[in-house]
Amino acid sequence: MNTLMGNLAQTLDCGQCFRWDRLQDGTWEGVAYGRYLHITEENFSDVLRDPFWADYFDMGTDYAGIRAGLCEKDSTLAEAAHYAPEIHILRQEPWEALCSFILSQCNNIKRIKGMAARLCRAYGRNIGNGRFAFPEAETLALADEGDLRALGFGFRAPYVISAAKSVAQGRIDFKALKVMPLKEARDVLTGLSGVGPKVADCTLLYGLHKMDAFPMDVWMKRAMKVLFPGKDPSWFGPYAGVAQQYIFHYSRHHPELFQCA
DNA sequence: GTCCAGGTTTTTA
DNA sequence: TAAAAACATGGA
Repeated sequence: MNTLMGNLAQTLDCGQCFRWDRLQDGTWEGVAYGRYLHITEENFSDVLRDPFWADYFDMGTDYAGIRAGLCEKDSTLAEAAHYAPEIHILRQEPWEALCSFILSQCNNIKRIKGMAARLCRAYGRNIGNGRFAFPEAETLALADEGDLRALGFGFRAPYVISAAKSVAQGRIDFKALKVMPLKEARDVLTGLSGVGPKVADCTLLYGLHKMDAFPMDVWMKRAMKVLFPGKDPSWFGPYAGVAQQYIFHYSRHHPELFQCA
């Protein structure tokens, strides 16, 4: 489907975000930075003329160039990139990315989206028409663990509150993390309870747009073993994060590749 | 009922 | 150090 909406779907449906939904008519709606957006084939080009959304959808980055560079490295990587070539890495809110991926552990994407929706409804600012912003860290720092467990968060509840407190109190400073080298920033984030290397790398890639971050979840571990034996994330270079997203999306849609893994 | 889901922490050997 | 087990919940 080589349409604007088809291209957009690759970005919104590749597992990097949890606050966007495809409606029955194929249009998309979601909330970011407290702004609601409904995207249709008709309004899409206008949306991208809005500097705010153009930045959110990362329209200023040369993905064609990045993709070409990655495709030259390896034919398997080229095949993965070809499966969803129009994927962009969204510029999500750092706290939303950190919090969402804390929720993602030992969980599936559908349920993560439901949990994020309940969190926003319970603690986020009402932006009208039954829609809610992602809650501020300052708000969740004051939340009750039992209340979060009542939302179905399970063992993740204390992790969310603990991380929220660290952000609210400035012990985690996203502006500082943004300009740190990857490894250093990862070490800071993994100091949080409930944040290991995978959640840290998701935060760095999706929330702080560090393109060299390479989140290693179960799918990526399988993919590395089967599709890229002997290689490690640094082999993919400064845009490893984009490669990761191609491979993750491709792998999830080709589970038969890993039946013997 | 059993298994698994974009992990991490705690316990055990 | 490294491998299990525990951590909660809901859907298949």
